[in-house]
Amino acid sequence: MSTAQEDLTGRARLRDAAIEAFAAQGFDESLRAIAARAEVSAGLVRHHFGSKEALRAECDATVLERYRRLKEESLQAEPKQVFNQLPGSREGGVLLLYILRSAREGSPAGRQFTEQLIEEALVLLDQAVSRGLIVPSRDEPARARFLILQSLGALVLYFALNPPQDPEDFTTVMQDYYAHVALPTLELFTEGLFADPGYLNEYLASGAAGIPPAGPAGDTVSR
Amino acid sequence: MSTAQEDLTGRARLRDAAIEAFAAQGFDESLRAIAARAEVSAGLVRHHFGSKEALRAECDATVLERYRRLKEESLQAEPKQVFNQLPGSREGGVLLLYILRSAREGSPAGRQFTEQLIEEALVLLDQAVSRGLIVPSRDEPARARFLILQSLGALVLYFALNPPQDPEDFTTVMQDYYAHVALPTLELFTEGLFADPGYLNEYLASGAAGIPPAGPAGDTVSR
DNA sequence: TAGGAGACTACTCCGGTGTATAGCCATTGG
DNA sequence: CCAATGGCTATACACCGGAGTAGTCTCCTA
Repeated sequence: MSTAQEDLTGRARLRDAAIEAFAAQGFDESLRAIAARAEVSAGLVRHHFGSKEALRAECDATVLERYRRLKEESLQAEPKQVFNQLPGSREGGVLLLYILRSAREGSPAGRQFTEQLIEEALVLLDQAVSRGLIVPSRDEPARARFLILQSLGALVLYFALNPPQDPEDFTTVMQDYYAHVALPTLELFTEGLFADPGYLNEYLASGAAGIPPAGPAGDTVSR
Repeated sequence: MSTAQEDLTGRARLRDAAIEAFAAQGFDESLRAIAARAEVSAGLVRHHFGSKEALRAECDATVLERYRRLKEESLQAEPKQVFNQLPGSREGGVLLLYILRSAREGSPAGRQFTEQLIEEALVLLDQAVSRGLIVPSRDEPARARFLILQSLGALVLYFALNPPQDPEDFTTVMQDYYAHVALPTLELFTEGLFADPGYLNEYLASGAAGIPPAGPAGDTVSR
């Protein structure tokens, strides 16, 4: 990772400090606090970035790009596995926290990230279906969207309700999370929930299924 | 609802205005903005509540209590159905928004609300299992926790990513949400996802299932 | 009818925030 | 050697937030 060499230019140090501060403390962290974390003066933010908003934008882009890189490095790309090993390194943990916070705030970065996850999930699901590992759906894109919304949402909520007291040990929270959801997830995915297909058949018979929800199909989460 | 009579005492008007303001604009809404919404002076907040924090606490309690009342009024108490009809009235919509925001922030109110939902879900699931409607789980409390975390988390995330442009039409967003998730939910619940039980069996054989996650069992979401 | 309590407002105060300006200092290129 | 560019700091500014103070008005009561 890039923090290996410790003496970066002030601009890079500010950017990295901002990412860490945003991840640990939220996006309301003050410029002065960020500058202090980077051990530079507050005015330098303006000098290099012009405004806090611009700094935030650069952080967003950097995080997204680093996440992409980390994901490609670990070649097995199933989202859950990525998330699972993401917080293994310190950088990965910061990235994860930053991303979850972005999603939680509904920022453009969060939206973009979610969209990306959904696309990847759709590809993976299609592959798994064609290999016979996963049962087909009547609406594959809707299922991909749904599954990401559920799993990402659960993670976001879990982190909101159980914030790591020490902003460093996201790893612990992450492990707790998986320890909690592993069994129910596997049960639900292999055995379902309903004992009989009545509800689904009712819904299908009602005709609501034929109507694609609304809006131009394919965007992140409707709207 | 209590806003039926329009001339309430300043205290009550402030409380209700704060609830609406928090729901629509977030908990960072300023005291002055809240006072303006209630058409009173800002100082009155201090006079009646002492501090913004205390006002917030009273709003939390009021919302929780009103939600409870609304839920009991509509006797069919399955969580999803409650959520579905909650935004039917204006008050219900405000309440829902307030609650989702609380959960998203991880505030005590959000935590309490989530906990409450999990307990209710556990009861309902147990009933449904004993009536043969739902397949049993190897760990019912974990499943209840998991299902609420997933569904509530998805809703929170959906609202974060698709905020209603007009803070009033949560109804539209809500309908969009259900239109999107209805089919995938029913499919997943009746047909599952995995074509064969290999993953689950692997997990069970690994022995991880026997170890209840961690910490004193039964709290909201671990920890 | 006088007194007092409480609802309510206008105004002040203080701290924190993002933004802006002016200048220092080192490195560099002519 | 010297000027100029750019990284960087110190300081100031304008603004807005919650909190605090003093005083007015109104209504109830003794």
